[in-house]
Amino acid sequence: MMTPAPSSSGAVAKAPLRVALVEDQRDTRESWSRLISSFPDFTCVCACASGEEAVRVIPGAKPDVILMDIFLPRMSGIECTFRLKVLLPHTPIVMLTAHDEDEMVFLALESGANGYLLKRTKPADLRASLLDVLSGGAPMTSEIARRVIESFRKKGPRRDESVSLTAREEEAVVLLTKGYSNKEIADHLNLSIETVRSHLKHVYEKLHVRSRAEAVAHYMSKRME
Amino acid sequence: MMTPAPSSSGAVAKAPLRVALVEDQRDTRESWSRLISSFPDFTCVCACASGEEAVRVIPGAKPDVILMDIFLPRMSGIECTFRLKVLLPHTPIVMLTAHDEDEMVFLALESGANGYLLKRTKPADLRASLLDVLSGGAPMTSEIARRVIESFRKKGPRRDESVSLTAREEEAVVLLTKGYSNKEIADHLNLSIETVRSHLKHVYEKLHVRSRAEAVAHYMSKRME
DNA sequence: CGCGGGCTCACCCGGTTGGGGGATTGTGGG
DNA sequence: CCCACAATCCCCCAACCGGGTGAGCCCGCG
Repeated sequence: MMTPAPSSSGAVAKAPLRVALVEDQRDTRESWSRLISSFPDFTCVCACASGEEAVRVIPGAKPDVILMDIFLPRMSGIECTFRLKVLLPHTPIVMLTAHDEDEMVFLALESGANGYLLKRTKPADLRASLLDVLSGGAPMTSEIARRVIESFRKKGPRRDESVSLTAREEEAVVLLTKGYSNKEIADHLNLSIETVRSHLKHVYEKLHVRSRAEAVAHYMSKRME
Repeated sequence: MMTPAPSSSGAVAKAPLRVALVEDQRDTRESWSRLISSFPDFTCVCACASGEEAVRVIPGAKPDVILMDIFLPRMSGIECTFRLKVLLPHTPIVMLTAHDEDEMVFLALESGANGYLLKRTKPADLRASLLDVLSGGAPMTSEIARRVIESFRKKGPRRDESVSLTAREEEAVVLLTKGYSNKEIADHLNLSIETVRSHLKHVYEKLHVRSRAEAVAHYMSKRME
């Protein structure tokens, strides 16, 4: 599992594998760069200090794989990943992060990252992960794999007690999802604000939420599967 | 990566880890059962020939982990996984499959499987995977990891050129779509409430909205088309 | 005919939110 | 070297929101 197949095509040993690095902190950048080049079959062809620089120079460097710090000033690693994926759709990008900060993981994966590692990854593991991603794998920590897998469980919650809203409640929610305030909803439905509030209170109860934003999120995510 | 941490809590060596097996073909079932019990610290406490039997006897066997063949007659491994997850929510289930084709992978993950391995997995890797899943990981083959990761890319094909949120702003919005309050967002991102408010004010400006509900609606509708 | 449920409205209250001001630090571009 | 701007934090204040409680009206169903 995740043990990268020992490079199925044996003819790769010729040229070293070209790695590009994006990391804003100089010390870290240089030490990673040195580490990568210290692997016998790897070379760090490019070490960028910002997302802007990365988008500018990495396409010309034609790396085989890109290591990307997730937290960059201005253009985030997420945004940078997305832009690089447009320019180099077939070049795998592995995200690096200090902590596996929750939401970032999924944003990164959605932006096209092929792997997700912690900065404290041991050199041998880093090398294995680079080989893994180059052979079409998706290196990630156990913890992140678990969370990724867990996100699927939530995605398939059929057998839910399909909540049935009444006509008025549904109308109110639909207007909620348009961002209307209680007063605006009241006007649109020719109701008193208090009536709208009453309907929404019932909606909150039925959907098990406590705010309009949560209700909107809940309702919209159910309307799309 | 996927290399299961060597059992962080050292005190586990006492009792052998209890494995339950669900596999309809007798030869395969018996050989897997023998294989598992041959590991020094594992014992196969239960080998079921069908999903029905599994649902009936596995809860009583109280295994630490369940190995589930995905293709079973009548009740599929998917259905069986779902039912067992109801009865034993905290017992990890690892799916086994001959080929990693089709949608079965995703159905299995949605039904609550914690890992997904090929039957041709080498004994040492199987053992490592069992330890991985027991320590909270999610063992899977490189190929499956790649497909799982890829499924995320398709999920997020947004990008409205016109509006570009900064990294922090984007994080804040993502948490908004989970229905979090300013205070909860602040806690999750380790920021002051005032900072969150500041970020959100900028988001509102950029998205031309005036409330969190409207921002959620705007943001979510952009990422579904 | 009574009873529940949907729809309509009202009031109170404490907490949250949005919009308006700032201030400070650090960064990169010009 | 200066400016712009992201990011962090602070204060004020009016408005809004959510939760609780209650109360009429009308309809269908037993």
